[in-house]
Order: sequence, then C-alpha cells, then structure tokens
Amino acid sequence: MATRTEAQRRTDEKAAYDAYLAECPARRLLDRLSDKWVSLILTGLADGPRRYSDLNRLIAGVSQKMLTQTLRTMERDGLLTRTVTASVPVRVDYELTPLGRSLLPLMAAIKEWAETHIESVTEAQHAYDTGVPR
Amino acid sequence: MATRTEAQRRTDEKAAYDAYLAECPARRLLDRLSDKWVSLILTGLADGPRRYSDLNRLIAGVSQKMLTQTLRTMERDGLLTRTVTASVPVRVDYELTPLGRSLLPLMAAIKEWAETHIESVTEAQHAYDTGVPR
DNA sequence: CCGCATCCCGTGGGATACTG
DNA sequence: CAGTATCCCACGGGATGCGG
Repeated sequence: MATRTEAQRRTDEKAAYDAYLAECPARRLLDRLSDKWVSLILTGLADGPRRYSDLNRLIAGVSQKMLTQTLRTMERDGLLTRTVTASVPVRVDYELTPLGRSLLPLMAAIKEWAETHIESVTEAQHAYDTGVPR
Repeated sequence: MATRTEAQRRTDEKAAYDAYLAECPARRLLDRLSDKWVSLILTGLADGPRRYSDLNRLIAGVSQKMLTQTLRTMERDGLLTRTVTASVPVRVDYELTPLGRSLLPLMAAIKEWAETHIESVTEAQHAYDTGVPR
C-alpha cells in the first residue's frame, strides 16, 4: 500500500467510499461533519489553540453539554487534540490536528458563504412566503 | 484611500453578519446548511435537474418526509426550484438556482473530504478507543 | 408518481446540580 | 475552570394512509 502514488490512492478511496450509501462509513462521517457546531468549532480554532471557556464564549448559544460532546467526537475523529494542564484551576486547550486543519478551509468557506449570501436567502424566503407569482 | 478594497468590503459584511452570534440570521442559515441531507441533495443536483423519485433513489436512507421537507426548505431559501409537470402521473423536477449552484462546489468539497479522509478518521477513532498511549 | 397529514416514538439537546 | 451526571421536554424523523 506504500508503493501506490497519492493520486492512485485517492482514486481508490473515492471508488470504495460513497457518501450516497446509507451504511457507508463516509456517509456517517459526513453526518458528523454536518453537525450544527462542527463548522463553528473548526473555524474558531483557526488561529491556534483555545481554551474550553474561550470557545464557550465565542460560540454563542451552545450549551456546555453540546460543546463538550461535539469536542469529544471531533477529538475521536482525529480533527483536534485535547490538552489538559494540571494546574489550579485546571486548564484545557483544544487545537486542530493536521487532519482537522485540512478540513478547516472547506468549513470556513461554508460559514463565509452563509454570512455573505444571507441577504439573498432572506429575499428568496420573502418571495416564497408572499406567494411568488409566476 | 477613497474607495474600499475588496478585503475591506468583506470585512464589513463579516461585521454585519456573524455566524458566531446565536440570533444572527447567518447563524440560522448555517444551521440549515448543516442539515444532514443538504450536501447530498446539492451534489445530487450537480449535473442538472432530477426528479423527486430519482433523488429518493440516489440518496439511500432518506425518508420521503425528510426529503420533501429538506427540498421545501432549500426551495424557500432560494437554493433550488421545484417544477411540477401536470401529466399522469405527475412529474416533479428539482433544479439548482444560481444561488444554489454557487454553494455547490463548497458542499461537494465537504462530501469529497469525507470520502477521501474516512480512513484516516477510522484510524484515529481506533487509536482513541484503544486508549492511545503517548 | 408525488407528497401532504397524521400518529408516535426515540433521542437530541437544554437546564440544573454536583465533582476534581 | 472544565467538565460529569440527571432529569425531562421538544422535536426530529420514521411509518402509515390518503389525495391529486
């Protein structure tokens, strides 16, 4: 497996994993990436490590349960690392792994798309709600 | 220094709509885009219009309720159009709008990332579950 | 064939209280 | 500070049946 080129390896993987299939591991991964908080956590860690409470403050509206839960899932998926500093009080830092960092620009692009196209979307909604005449 | 640069304009837009704020319309849009089925529907419509039943077959595991519901939300958001052909039996086609089409490459990139990096993720999970020694 | 309406259950996820 | 542990409700979402 070490002798194949990177391009060949990626082609093989694409053929083997199809997110359209319900049972495919890639579909389950896509579902996890589609989580409400993943994009915000990922982009929040763009500029380097952040403490738990720091993330909690940054991402308004997230409960500590969901923040912890999502961070754990992302850690398990290898997207970020969790570092505990045994001081008083305890300090926990989260930092993107190279894997997580490779996903960052994609998620950041989605987040930015939402921020820059929200006005078009709002207009479309209004047209739809007021019974758009054909 | 009279006219704003592109970078400045984007900064302004970012300031106006911030997905980190819970109440911001951009956050709500991002939440909708993070829906489990949006990326699959969007990429499924990449090559042109598709019929409802066609999408239903393509996207394995989606219930007709969720498919219809998600399609309606995306239609309302202006991401796609719904065209009913009054024949027997009825024919309904969905097609991306220019707005939806502008989002397509971003979502396709996420889907592809999932398909090409699933093996790394699976390895990370295994390492995590077996109590990774450091 | 398309998809709306209804029913209903599982669970996602919030609020609160407690620990190291 | 950074969680874990409970409780509990709302709603996501599946199954079924009907209507255009």
